[in-house]
Amino acid sequence: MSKKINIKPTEAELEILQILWEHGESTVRYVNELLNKRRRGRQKEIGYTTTLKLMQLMHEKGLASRNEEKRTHIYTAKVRENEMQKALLDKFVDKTFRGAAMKMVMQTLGNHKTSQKELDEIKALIATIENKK
Amino acid sequence: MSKKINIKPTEAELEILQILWEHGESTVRYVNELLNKRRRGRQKEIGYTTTLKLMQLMHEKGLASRNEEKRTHIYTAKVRENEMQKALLDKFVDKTFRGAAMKMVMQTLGNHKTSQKELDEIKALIATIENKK
DNA sequence: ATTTATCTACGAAAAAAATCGTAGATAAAT
DNA sequence: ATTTATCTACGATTTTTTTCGTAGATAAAT
Repeated sequence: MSKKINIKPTEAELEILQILWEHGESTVRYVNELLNKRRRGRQKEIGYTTTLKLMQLMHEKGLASRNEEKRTHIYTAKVRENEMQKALLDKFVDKTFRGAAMKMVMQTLGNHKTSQKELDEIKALIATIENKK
Repeated sequence: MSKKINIKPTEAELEILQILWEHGESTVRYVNELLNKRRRGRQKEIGYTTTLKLMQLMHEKGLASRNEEKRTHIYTAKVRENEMQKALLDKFVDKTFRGAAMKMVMQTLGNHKTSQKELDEIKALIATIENKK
């Protein structure tokens, strides 16, 4: 069984985790650039040392590990994306939908444009669930 | 069309909104009691004036309205639950699933025990969506 | 060989959010 | 009529999160 996640990232940390998940091993500079590319225009630029500090904190908290062999450290996400998503999802359903997970599912299906392929996948999943009864 | 929500509640405010949505008009005292009942044991008690302050802020922000006729003010949620849920859901999908709404749906279906009735509802919804193509 | 750029570490400031204490007013209880 | 309880307003403190500046070390560029 995959281990439960007990450390919850802050918003800023989660944004960095996303980058680490998407791009794998990354330096602070690289992460900082992506962060700023992402919020281009919308918000003020994030300073380099700000990102550095955040990633150092993530390292301390166990959200990320880092390779310190070279002078420029290389960071990696230490928690798996799926597990973190699951953990955050549970909390979110609780906080926002008072636990009504299916209400949330329905909302999502209603609000987003869903391709036929995705719909098929969901139908397949439902079929699987129904068979297990 | 229902109006977009531009005010985002903090965590604490969202918890209060939930109570207002669930119980309708409420006094500060009542909300405070429910908050503490909810976190019974898990966390330290919330003082009355803390809840008061939060609700006053929510009033200022436009998240709640209040009736000041009597000495004991009566608060009401000023935003609709559905709209707030939709707004928060969008943000959450972005932040946590990098926009992959369907991945989230699948996760949810996989993780939660879903009754046959709920499954049927989802199937019906999917059918509706498919027909619109 | 110097200068310039780039790192990390770290403290500390700034901003955001949550908590509480106190004062003064009104209502309820005795 | 007094005392006791309860309410709001509001400033201030505490906690959490985010941001940044500076110092010292190493690497790169000139």
